[in-house]
Amino acid sequence: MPETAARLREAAYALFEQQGYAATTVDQIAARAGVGRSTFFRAFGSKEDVIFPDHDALVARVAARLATLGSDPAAAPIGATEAARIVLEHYLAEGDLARARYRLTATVPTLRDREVSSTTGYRRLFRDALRTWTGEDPGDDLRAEVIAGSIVTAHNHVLRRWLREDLDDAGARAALDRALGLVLASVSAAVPSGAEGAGPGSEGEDGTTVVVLRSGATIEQVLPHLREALATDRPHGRPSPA
Amino acid sequence: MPETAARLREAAYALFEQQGYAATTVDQIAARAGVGRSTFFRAFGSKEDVIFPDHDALVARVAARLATLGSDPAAAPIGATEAARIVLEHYLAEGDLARARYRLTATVPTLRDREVSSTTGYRRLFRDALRTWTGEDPGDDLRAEVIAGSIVTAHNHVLRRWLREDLDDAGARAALDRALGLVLASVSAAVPSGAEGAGPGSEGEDGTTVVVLRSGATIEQVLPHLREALATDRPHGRPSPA
DNA sequence: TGCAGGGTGGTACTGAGTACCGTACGCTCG
DNA sequence: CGAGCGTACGGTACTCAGTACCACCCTGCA
Repeated sequence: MPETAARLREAAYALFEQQGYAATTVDQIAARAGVGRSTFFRAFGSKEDVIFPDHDALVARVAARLATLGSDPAAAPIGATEAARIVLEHYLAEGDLARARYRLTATVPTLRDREVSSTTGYRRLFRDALRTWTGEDPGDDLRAEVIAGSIVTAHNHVLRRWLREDLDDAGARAALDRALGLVLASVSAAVPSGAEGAGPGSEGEDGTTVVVLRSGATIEQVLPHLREALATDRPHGRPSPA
Repeated sequence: MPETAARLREAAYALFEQQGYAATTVDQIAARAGVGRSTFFRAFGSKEDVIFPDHDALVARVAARLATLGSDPAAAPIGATEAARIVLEHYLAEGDLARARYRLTATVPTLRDREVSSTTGYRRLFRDALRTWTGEDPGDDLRAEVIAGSIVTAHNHVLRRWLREDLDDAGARAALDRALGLVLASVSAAVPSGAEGAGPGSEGEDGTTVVVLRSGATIEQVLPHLREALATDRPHGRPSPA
């Protein structure tokens, strides 16, 4: 946020692209930014942090969104989708900066590890938020973990395509909706199926969840498709055990 | 493999448990093992590597198993399950050593990151192997990626419970079979359904996607919620509360 | 004028990781 | 048996990230 941190970040990216990450020393970054070495480490805790600056703030925003899920089962998929979109929109807003970072993380193993490990934070976030949805106990919440992982995977899949410029902004938004729809639909087949025996705390008679991923259509446009979907009993129903 | 590497590993674990990871220097490890500092770095490339030694060999074994999948769709789930079991059995064979490592990785962030990033390797392995199963193109293989991630998640879920001694060896094997069955069953629902076009749910020309997650309710029960959802203009545009 | 606090630069230190060199041990070949 | 030879080891010296500490401004305020 301070102007000196911005200069440092700019200098760092320039040098990284020019000489590579490993070949660039903190001294060089500081010198190019016209500040002392101490100032660099005060602004960013480490050489890596200059590449992943506002990550914590983003995590906090996602957590805040997920915290509003409450215990309404129907709200979970919608909330999860919106939470994932927060992350996507963040990268879209970054634009070229995000793509420059991607070029680095795709090359340098250290940075790739750092980025990968950050996704674990999101996985945990979604898992804990979905726990109330799946109604599992902490410590044995496999389904919540799988769903959370799938959401993160779907998001990252779309994000990666955008970073590689396979997708433009609008295409990425559409792809995210579509990907999350696919994931949440396939995964929902497992949630109601009472593999556990008696379901933990009955979920109520109406377990149906309908997710509208992108509104803009009128209800008349949607209704026929919806009616068709509801008509078939268990459209994605339990297939034969593989 | 060499006897000196074993002494180094032993010394390292002893010191880590006693003083903590960060407080232990490579010099101390080498001294305790009765060798020079150079020898340590020759045996293990870094201080972290002494904790994750035969990781590469394990990855190779999993890759070898997955390579035999061929193009038979029925063989994929079986092969994937067996591949996952290879990893579990490896940890089971390690016994206390694996649990000691877990105690470290659970505590030290650096090591946790390292372990997490290693799971990405497995994700890629399974994804590539499953690509032939799902019949997707590289670069847009979302389903293969999701399934691969779910397999890894399921495995790690069971493994973690074993590491925490929630499960004994037999219990872990049974739990892995059960967890993978759950994951593969739910995921297989998505693979055959809707090859590429509409996917589950329905999609209008305007990009609106409606996903019916759990059917069983009548359309009358769903309609009010749906109408409400469609009424709000662009529900994901900007989540209201920060 | 005095003073309190935050941002800054400088110095010194620890420790991981690398490069290099000399050497001792074990081997084979003459 | 000794001469060569490759390999593993120990030691030294260096770079660089990261930490701790201190001295210095500059600004605002009493």
